[in-house]
Amino acid sequence: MIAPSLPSCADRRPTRQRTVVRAVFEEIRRPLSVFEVLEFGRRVVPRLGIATVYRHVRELVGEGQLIPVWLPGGVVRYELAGLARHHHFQCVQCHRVFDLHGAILGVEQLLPRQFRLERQELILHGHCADCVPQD
Amino acid sequence: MIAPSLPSCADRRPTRQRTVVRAVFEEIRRPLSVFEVLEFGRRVVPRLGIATVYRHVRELVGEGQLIPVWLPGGVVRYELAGLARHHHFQCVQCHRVFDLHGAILGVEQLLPRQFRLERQELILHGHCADCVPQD
DNA sequence: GAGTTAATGATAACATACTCTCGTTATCGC
DNA sequence: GCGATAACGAGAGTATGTTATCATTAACTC
Repeated sequence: MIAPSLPSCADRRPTRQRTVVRAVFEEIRRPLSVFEVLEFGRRVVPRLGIATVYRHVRELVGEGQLIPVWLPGGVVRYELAGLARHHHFQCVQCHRVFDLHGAILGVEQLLPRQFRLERQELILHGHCADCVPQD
Repeated sequence: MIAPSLPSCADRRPTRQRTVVRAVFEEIRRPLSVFEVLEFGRRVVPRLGIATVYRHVRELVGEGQLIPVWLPGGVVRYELAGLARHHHFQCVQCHRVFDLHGAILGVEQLLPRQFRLERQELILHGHCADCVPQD
């Protein structure tokens, strides 16, 4: 028996739902929770179900197209894989999470003797441009 | 009716359990989950119950003696209030969390225009001294 | 187009962390 | 000590986020 020629994307049918879930991340370009994906996705597919969003997000993570982003005290969010190394900002008012680009200094000096650094994660909190109080 | 004179510590009886929960934080000196507190506490009070730990941790947080520490992807931990500003290191192997002392530079530069920074949080991941692979 | 079958989505089930209940135990004031 | 009552702790209950079920819908093959 010869293997079937090029199983296209693991034999998945390219449904509107699957396309929309991926498109939401492409368009919004910040880490999104499953409920945020549902909310944006329903603007295109109004009857989109939460189970379908969970299903596709799980698959996209499994395929390495999405990366989970855990922020303190909140639900898991997801963002497109392959972005340059970056940090995150969470608004204390609207709770949206934004990407921050750039590097910080002095991290190595914090490390106790014998400890080995493998990953660093900086999370800033405050008011985003939409929520910052006006004077 | 005259108010009772000086309700000592909100009329709470100083039981062994309450004493032990606080003492664990004093002794271990790193952020602890409720289960870690239970584990250490049972070395002193073997029949210590999880409900009692939750109860006292909740009260100590309410009194401002403990501060919750949320690290990505994990359970809530708690640490003594009043420590100098610091960051955290989590071991990818034993999952223990340690305090890091010192400051980092360049955080302000990451912030997009109009965003207002109110709190920063740096979490380092890697192997702690006990878990780092030997050559 | 018609039949086949994967995908959907409403809802039930599950997992986990946490809180409540209530009979028992320990501490208090006297 | 002794009675009153706060605290304990085993286990039930709750809340929330995620997965499984299954009848229905939609995409594919021919």
